Amino acid sequence: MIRTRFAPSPTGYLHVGGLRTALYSYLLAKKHDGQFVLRIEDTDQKREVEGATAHLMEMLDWAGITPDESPHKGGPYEPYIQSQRTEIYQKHAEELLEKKHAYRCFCTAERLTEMREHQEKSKKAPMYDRHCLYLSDEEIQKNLDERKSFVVRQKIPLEKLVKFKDLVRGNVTFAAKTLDDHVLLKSDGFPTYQLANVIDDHLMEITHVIRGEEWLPSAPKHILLYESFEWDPPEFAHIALLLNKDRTKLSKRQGDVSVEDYIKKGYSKEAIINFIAFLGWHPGGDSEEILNLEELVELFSIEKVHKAGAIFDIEKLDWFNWQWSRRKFHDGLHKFAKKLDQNVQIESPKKGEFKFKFNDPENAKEFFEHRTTELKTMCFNSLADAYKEDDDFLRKVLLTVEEKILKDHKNINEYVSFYFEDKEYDAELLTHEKMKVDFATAKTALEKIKEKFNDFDSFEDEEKIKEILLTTVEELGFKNGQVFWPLRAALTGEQFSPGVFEVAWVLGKDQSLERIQNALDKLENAA
RNA sequence: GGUCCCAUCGUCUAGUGGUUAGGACACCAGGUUUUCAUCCUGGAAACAGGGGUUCGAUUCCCCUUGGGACUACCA
Repeated sequence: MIRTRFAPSPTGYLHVGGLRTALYSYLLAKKHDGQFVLRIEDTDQKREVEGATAHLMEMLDWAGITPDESPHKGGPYEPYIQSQRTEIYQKHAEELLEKKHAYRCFCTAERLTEMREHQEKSKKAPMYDRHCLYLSDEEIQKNLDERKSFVVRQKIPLEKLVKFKDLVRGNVTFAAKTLDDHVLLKSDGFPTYQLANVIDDHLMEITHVIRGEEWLPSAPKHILLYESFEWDPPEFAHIALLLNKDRTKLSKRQGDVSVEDYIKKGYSKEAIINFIAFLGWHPGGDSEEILNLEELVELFSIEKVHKAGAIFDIEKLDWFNWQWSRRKFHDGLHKFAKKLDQNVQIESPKKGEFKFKFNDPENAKEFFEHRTTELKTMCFNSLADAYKEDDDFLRKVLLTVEEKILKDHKNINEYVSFYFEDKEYDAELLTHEKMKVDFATAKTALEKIKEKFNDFDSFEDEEKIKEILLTTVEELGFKNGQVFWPLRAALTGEQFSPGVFEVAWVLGKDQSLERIQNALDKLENAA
């Protein structure tokens, strides 16, 4: 049975690198029908942030990697919060003391810093000089009687060579003599990570420890501790760090690092999980790259995790996000359409574009409502208040910018504003050199369209609008662009916009004619 | 400084003792679409360097270089 754990300290936010570590741990456990445990490492009371633990669990829930055992949920190895386990650590520290694998150190902070400065000056590795290891029993007792504060330090067996096999790094060897006699139990009675993590992983029967590479240098100390307790160590997998663009450890200074930041920016959990999973892992071969959590569980293997660190490239995240938003939206539409009508016709003229054709106009109407409601909820927060009013009009508007909403709803306002206000523009906009539209052709085309539109009453049917405009092209003997360009420009007043037919469909007869007239006036003045 | 880890296009990566070193993102060009976007097609772009081992190394070994992490009574 595989048991993995995620053991963050409650610093107030969940780092994306932490989420990745949690994800890999979750994936490994679930791949083998094992358990994934959340344990809170809050042994440093100075760094404790209120509400952080709840936030951590909320984030994991959000991502869908819910632990099987946690402070919130409980479990057979309670408690899952280290600050509530202090007696356990103290008891074990006592055991280490008895077995002479650890010793009390009464050194003051001043002596320690002085020692370190001295070592650094003489270019030696800063390490504890074992001053207190050589204290006699009498001296120790005297210090104890005087109630001098002390810490418990690990006594490293200097002569040893610590070897272990890391699941992603292979064989790793450390000479014990390069290891510091690290503090195990602090003078406030709390354990350090070094002690607590070993005891808890053993007691909680964790089989696989997946953690960041930053722990690799202290891994041999942990191995030694397992030996001191005469416990079997778990399997270790030290995964590479997530990096900034400059290849340093992903940090706050160079962008957002907390999962919450990305949620706020509108990234979906599917996108984040998908993106993060592929940062330092790949199923191999020509695998599909858009994968959901279940598929990741299926494909995951710890051996395929990379040794090298990966840069957290936001542009790729954007791409994953857009792929997922499109996929989720279309999946939803398909389901809804099928529910309305088993025999709905679905056309996909090109990748990522779908037309749903219903026999019953009532169904079509309901589908339109549904589709636009989805779009509305997606971009409603980015939409300026002034644009939210007219409901049916708004729905049509949103439908014409569906792709934009799926891809980047943040900037939807600038793309949609022309529907709600008459844009200021120069007459030149109505012309187009490449399409051979000059003032004269623009004028001819617009006048003809105006004439046609005056007698045209099927603005609710986009197809009919297209028809009538194509006829116009034909009658004029123009090229498509010579009619469509000036019309589009006249209707939108913008360089870039949705297509003419849909814009005319949204604007309707009166608005369209008004804007065409406007354009004609502009041409008059320009001439 | 010491210890340890790492090294394929700009980025994420596939891959093998013999390959035209593959894909994706980004980029560029062409095409479709009335415009932008989308979409389609194409392009540029990598095995850090030097030694070995070998008939043959991007692949295995060593060194160099470069990068990173750790070096607290933080985790």
